[in-house]
Amino acid sequence: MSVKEKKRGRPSQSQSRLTAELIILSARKLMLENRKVPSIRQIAGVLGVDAMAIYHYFSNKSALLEAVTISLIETIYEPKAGGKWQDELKLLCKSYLELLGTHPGLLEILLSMQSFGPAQLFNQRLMSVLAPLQLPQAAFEQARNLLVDYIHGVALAMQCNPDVISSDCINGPLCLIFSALEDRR
Amino acid sequence: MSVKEKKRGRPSQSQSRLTAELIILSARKLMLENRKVPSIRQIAGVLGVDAMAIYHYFSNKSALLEAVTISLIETIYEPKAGGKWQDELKLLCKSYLELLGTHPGLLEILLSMQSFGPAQLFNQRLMSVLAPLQLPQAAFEQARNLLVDYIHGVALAMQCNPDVISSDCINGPLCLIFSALEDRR
DNA sequence: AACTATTTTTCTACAATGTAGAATAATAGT
DNA sequence: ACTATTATTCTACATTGTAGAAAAATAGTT
Repeated sequence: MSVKEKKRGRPSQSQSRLTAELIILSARKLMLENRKVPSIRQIAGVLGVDAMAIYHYFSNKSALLEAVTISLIETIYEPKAGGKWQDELKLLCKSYLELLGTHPGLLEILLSMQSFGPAQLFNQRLMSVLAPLQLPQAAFEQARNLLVDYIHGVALAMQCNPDVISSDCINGPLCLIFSALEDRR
Repeated sequence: MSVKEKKRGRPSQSQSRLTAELIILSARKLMLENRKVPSIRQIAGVLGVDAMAIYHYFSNKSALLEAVTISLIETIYEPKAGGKWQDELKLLCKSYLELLGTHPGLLEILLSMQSFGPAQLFNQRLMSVLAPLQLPQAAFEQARNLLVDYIHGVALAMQCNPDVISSDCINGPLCLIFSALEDRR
């Protein structure tokens, strides 16, 4: 049962090279499968390397998780220009919610990040969806804050109670927001 | 510098007795001061006992934190019967939000609890506030879900970015909800 | 070709955490 | 006086993030 200890030091180039992208992908996969933020050792495990190898590509765990977050947030729904704003908004929100709900821990990382990049992405897509409504700036911001924080709240509830809450639970409250939005138009 | 190692075994009754309530209070204090969920060893430290002594009163850390949560949640604002519903609602929400915002980790514990007791408490107070509106059941539930999850979202943002977000940030979105509520009356 | 510097990796080690299990001492019950 | 129960400390273990050093392959320089 020799577990084949790896040789120390830089491997010869024949071996499949470790990259930041590979690490991010493994972390994403583990996060989704295990429904929690993976440990560095777990990530290293599936990559077949020592845990400390990860630290050559990321200065610490937090940096790795931020990269994972950026990678994940780019997968949310990209609104189409043609559709009804209500439909597009619902699709966008559900996609965001499902991403957060299926990746427990992601939300906390996202909210703790200094870089506003990832948070901005949802904001931009929301703006493009709500553009046809031509809301005044203040009304848009109110609605955005309400929407974003509401979704975050639901996502947190989903990850604390997996299998109990479905992403459909936002339908009702979303309608409430819709009607409030139409009033302010 | 004798650090005065404690004698092993049950202490004689003269010593100030450890109780579940004392443990809960110490945990609350640490949670508030350090802005995070304390470790068992920290709690035991301020109580001057060994970490394992805690386990005589709580079967595990989770049970202790649930007790802390129940204790904390009872401190939220109790609505007065006389006031305007908008004012009372705002006070209730802010009180809840500030509790969650100043006790990072509390929200996750609350949402993970099987016992619905603590979550119900806010629900009840909300019902008493909104009673004068005589909303249909479905509309009340929509509004409650929106409100609760929105507050949770804001609370999470507050604990991830301490000192950046104030509890006043809910004013705008709250007004949005108010107007939606009045429409459904 | 020979040296040196750099890059990429593993190894060892440490502190912090939750908590199981055993030892121990005070008290309560008989 | 003996036994059982209760309240406590002690020791130990697995898991975590990660610092620091050693090692091996590669790249750069003369």
